[in-house]
Amino acid sequence: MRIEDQVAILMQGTEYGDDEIKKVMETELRERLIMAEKEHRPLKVYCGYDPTKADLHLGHTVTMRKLQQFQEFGHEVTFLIGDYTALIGDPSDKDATRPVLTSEVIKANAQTYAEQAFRILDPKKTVIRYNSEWLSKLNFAEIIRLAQNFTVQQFLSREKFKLRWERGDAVYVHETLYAIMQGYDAYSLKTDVQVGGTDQFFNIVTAARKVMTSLGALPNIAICLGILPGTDGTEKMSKSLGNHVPINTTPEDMYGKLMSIPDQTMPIYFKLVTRWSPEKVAEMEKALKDGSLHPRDAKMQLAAEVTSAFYGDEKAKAAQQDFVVKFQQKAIPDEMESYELKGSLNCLDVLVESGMVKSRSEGRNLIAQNGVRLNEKPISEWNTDLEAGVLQVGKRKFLRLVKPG
RNA sequence: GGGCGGUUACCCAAGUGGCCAAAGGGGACUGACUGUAAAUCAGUUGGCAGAAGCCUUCGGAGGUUCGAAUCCUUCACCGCCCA
Repeated sequence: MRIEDQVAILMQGTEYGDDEIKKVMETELRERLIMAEKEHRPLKVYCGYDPTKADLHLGHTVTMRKLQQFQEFGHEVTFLIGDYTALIGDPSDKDATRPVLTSEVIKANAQTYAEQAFRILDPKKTVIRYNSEWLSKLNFAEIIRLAQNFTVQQFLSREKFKLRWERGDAVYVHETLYAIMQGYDAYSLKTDVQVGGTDQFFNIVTAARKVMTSLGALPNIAICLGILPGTDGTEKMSKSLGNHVPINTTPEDMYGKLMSIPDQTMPIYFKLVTRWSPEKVAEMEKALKDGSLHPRDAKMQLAAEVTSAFYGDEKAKAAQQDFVVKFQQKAIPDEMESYELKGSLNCLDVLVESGMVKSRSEGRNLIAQNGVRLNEKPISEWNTDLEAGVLQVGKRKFLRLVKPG
């Protein structure tokens, strides 16, 4: 592929908070690609991952998608597991000090992390490294020499540290070492390009480039990707906020969760989590803007694309079909839990017994609000006797009622 | 070590002796509308009963009082200020 086209694809979804820096990075990337081509070598690209969690969600895959693009262009990708840095915890995205993990937990997490990553990355083309390989070998004098490249002010001007400083919260000395360690990673891997989120800007640009230059290496180029918002469209995707799209789930669930993102959030998803080309993305955005494409249909394309990327076309199609039937045609799903009608339990009893509601009061409220239906007909009295059929509670809870047999 | 302030339901937050199961906001849930989007409107959001009523809850324990989220004692945790 032509270098110019590669640049366009590789820069897609990047954010530097400043157009000037973006231009500089783009230029450097172009030059580095040209240089590599002349030298008949691939670019060395890496992204580091903190093995502090085991369950990945879509947000984690943004950088992997980018690495995969590099792989496609024949570059050499290293999936770096920050087992040594996890001893510190990256302070970048936190305004509080992180807990330190035990090495057993880190190892276990690293394992599942890599497994999930290979749904996107080509395992044959991916090198997995652990940064304890080189970081554990540094001696104190070497660390001091690395630290000499930085001033305390540089760290204090970082927003997260600054905030904590101003509030009088603790900023530990070891936390400043995180960026230096990451810089040493880049140096050790002889990296051409480092991929990360915008929250990694300081670590990649300020720290890594400085460390590399000071050690006589060519500084790496930063590919800083935008942060993926969660299904609420505003907050950064995270499990604790409950706005995440997990990777380990069903195609139907993934498709459905993607359909629930706000319209305005679609463009950033186009750029960060699809395999679409910059042209395709531009086309979609334009069509949405001039109204020639219904937002719902755009979202269906998006959901199908992302689901397909993880589960393949066939399962994505099935998930879409399922979605259309269940939600657009409001049909009753095929599969649901069964509940055996026994004795003289009335509607409210069944709701509570089956666990469809947490308390009798909640059940009463739902019934009063027409939120409980038997075979699509709302039940108006809590003491109604139920017959066999499908009981629907609210929008998406179903229970198949069967006669005792 | 000293002084002051705080701890209320999922979250934020009002309430400073009875009218408090506890304002308001957010979130969540239900219904209408719809594209499982947004916006909007209406309702629900401790439990039991559903008419009234009863029970449990306002950091923990104890006390004062006919009556406490509210007053007192004590313990725990958090914050601010002075050493």
